[in-house]
Amino acid sequence: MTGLRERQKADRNRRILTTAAKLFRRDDYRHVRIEDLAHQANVSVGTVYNYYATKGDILIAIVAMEVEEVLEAGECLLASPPQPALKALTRLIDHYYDHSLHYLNKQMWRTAMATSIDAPQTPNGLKYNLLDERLKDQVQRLILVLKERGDIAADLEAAVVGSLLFNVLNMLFMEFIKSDDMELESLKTQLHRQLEMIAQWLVP
Amino acid sequence: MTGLRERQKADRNRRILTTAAKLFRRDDYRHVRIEDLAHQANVSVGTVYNYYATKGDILIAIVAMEVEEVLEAGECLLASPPQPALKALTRLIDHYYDHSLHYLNKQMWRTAMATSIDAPQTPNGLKYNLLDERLKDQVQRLILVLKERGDIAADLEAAVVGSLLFNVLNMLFMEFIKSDDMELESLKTQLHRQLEMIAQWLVP
DNA sequence: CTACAAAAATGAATAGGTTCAACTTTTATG
DNA sequence: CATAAAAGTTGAACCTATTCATTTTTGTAG
Repeated sequence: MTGLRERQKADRNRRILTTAAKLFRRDDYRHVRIEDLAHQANVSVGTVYNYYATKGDILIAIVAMEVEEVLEAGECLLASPPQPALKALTRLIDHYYDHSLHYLNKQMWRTAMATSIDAPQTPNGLKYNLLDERLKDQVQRLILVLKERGDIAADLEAAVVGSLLFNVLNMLFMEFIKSDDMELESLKTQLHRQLEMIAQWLVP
Repeated sequence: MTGLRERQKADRNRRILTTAAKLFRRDDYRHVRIEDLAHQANVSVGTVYNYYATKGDILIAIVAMEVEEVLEAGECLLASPPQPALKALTRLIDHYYDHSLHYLNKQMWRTAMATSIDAPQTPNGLKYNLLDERLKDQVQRLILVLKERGDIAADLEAAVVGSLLFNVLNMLFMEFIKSDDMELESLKTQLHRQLEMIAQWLVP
């Protein structure tokens, strides 16, 4: 099933994506023109649009790769989370945050978030929202593991607690991304404040 | 200080805003052209841009009016919140939600949120984010009142609890706005689930 | 190898948000 | 009332994302 056509297609897609990742990070996303991107990726403008529905859709595809990585690292932590509960939660979410600016910058995150809100039906918009779901699911599953191990109260619904936690971490991250000045450290301080309070409620 | 110039300016601004509100709500925001808006408001395209930095900025100005109204209603509730704490919180936030689709539709909210994330520096982008702050502040002050009245535990920091609550209500609202299918009732059900859990933690 | 159909690439044309140099109106001044 | 500066308006031109009719490439059957 590796015909010439399929190989070329995969290669073109790869070229578009890596070129976009490079340009979006180096220059301001808004100033990268599809024409330049196409040229540097050795394809035509029309071809870019054969692979991605909109400019924002390209960006979201890049963000999606980043989130996939973070999810994978999260699974490792889930396999044997540290004690106590507060430490486990802090470890997981801190890692989400620390990793967030590895390949992307704040401007890219801003536009990606904006696009996923404004055009949630575009192919990669859907994909992004699915990833969000998977992040929430991961938090919920961590809560479940902690509960089964007795690190948090048995009478709590893991799904509700997890979804609350996810809302908190997501909103904090959005504030961080929105503000040019806010540092990663400040974001984590905010998180820890809220986590400490929540942890007090959670422990048996 | 009510020179002709100032009166004309105020009138032009009003015409732009009311025309935009009408068109954005009637047609899909994305399909409203500045040219048509300008024409219907009896000004030129250039004038629209003398009053608003971008198309999104016009929309945000409209959303801002809506939020102002909700804030005002919130103040009334703050003056004498019902008992118990769960009821007071539910009342406040339910009202936020109920009012949200009064003048706006989901598409308008989507684009407004997207714009406020992507262009937080535009004049009305700043304004919008300030309004968000004021909403958060209102929730925090309600917590404070409830705490002083003994409806919630005295050892809780109102600012942290309030900011957590605000994060939750904001994220739920975003999910609601993003999804075309989700009904207002479903949003409120979700909220109540989370509020009930939080209230259990809060009561002394 | 040739012919044909399907798939994909192409780039010129389109569309609509945004800018800005030229023009009008308002206000302040003598 | 005349005049000039200040403030504001105007719309044609610009820029760039997106579309789509046309051309090219690839896979397949005879």
